[in-house]
Amino acid sequence: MGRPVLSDEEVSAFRRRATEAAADLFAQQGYEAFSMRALAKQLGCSHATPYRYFASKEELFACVRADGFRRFGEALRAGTADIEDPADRLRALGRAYLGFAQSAPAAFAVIFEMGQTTAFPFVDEAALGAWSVLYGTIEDAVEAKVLAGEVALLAHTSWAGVHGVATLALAGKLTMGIEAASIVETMVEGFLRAHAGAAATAKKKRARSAKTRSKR
Amino acid sequence: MGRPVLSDEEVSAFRRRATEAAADLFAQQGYEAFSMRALAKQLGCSHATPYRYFASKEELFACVRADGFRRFGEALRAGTADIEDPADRLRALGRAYLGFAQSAPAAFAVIFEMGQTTAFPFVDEAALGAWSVLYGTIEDAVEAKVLAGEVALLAHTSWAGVHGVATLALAGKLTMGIEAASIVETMVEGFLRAHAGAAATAKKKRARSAKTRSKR
DNA sequence: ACCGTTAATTTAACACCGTAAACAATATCC
DNA sequence: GGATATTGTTTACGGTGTTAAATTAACGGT
Repeated sequence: MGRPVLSDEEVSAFRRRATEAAADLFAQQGYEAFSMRALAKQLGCSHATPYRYFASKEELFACVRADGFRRFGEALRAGTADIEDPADRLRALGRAYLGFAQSAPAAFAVIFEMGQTTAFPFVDEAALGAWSVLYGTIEDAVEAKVLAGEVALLAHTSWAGVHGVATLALAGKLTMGIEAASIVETMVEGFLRAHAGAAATAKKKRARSAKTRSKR
Repeated sequence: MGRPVLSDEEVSAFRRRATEAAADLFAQQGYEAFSMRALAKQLGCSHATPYRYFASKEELFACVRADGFRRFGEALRAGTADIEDPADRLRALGRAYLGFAQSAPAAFAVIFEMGQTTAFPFVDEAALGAWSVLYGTIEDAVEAKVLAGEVALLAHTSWAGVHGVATLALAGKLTMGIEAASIVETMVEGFLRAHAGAAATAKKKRARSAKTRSKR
């Protein structure tokens, strides 16, 4: 009895539409300018309607972040698809990471906005999806002896490195005409060299001896 | 004739008092909760008074950031004072950088909040003061042949690296019980190894041959 | 001592915000 | 058709940043 309850599809459809519109508003007007009421206007509904679908602005925000993490993860996966050499995969991953931050700066900023504790598990879950790409790559590299060391530590280290470049670049803190891409390259190459495994050093030795041979 | 205009000292005194109070409020309540009116209450004046000394909340915010950068720079300088070995200085710098981020997370977050273009030159100027500490250290290291490479690129790379650790740690994104300090250590040591200069490799060789000697 | 003038501050007001509660509309079941 | 439950809108409240008007405070000249 009574008006029919919205189906799950209808609910999630609204939520999807709202999160996308919110993401757009974030991208255009920034975090400060964004408002629940502006979102309602964009959606063509009353300013109280979204509260039927989201508990608060914070929850909506969490959905936007989760969505961003999913897209981020996809971008990382897409950027490293069909690259089997672990070292090359890591290089591609660095480029994809920075590429996402630069081509979708608003999404990146929203995702990694610091200071606010999530309190929404599904955000962390979505973040894990992106994080696993890098972790898997490092894991493979260690297994293939391209890298040597503790996987978790190496993964965090490389992650933090490229993440730092992205955040500084987005914050406009890069000076002296240094390009973010150059930093990432320097960083990844340095990382590979510093933590090179047996396979990598062997490869290097082979290359060197070949060079020496050709010289003589 | 008429009431005397406030002296520069009086003006800057108010501004200083206001920025400090604002920083405190930021630290306690976070960016979202902070309000111009709360600041006025804290200062014991009407909520419109600050507008005689700051054009907008944004300008006040910029002052807080500039102040934070100055304190940040001081912390970096203090953390690396009287350390003459370039490699050790770099290690200490990494610790100081992370230490500041962890002991004053609000200040760090406010300082490096991304997304908002500064538009206030004095903020960038203050940032330069902090940045120059790291740049100088890298410069010295290259000059002492502890590191080899282009100074600007190396400086940006190491900066971005440790910065990434700090931001991820503050965002609570570190998983698997990995400590931020361990990442910084791994990162700095890797950096030193990857871009080691002639002096460093010579030192290493000496150490190795000494080891070999003692074994026999 | 009073006044005019000028600057500093407070008060009042505006437009906007997030959110909750009261309300109207609508579609189902008996 | 009437009762009812769920949707969306309207209304309302306390808060925000900011501006304009009103008020207060401090001086020089008379």
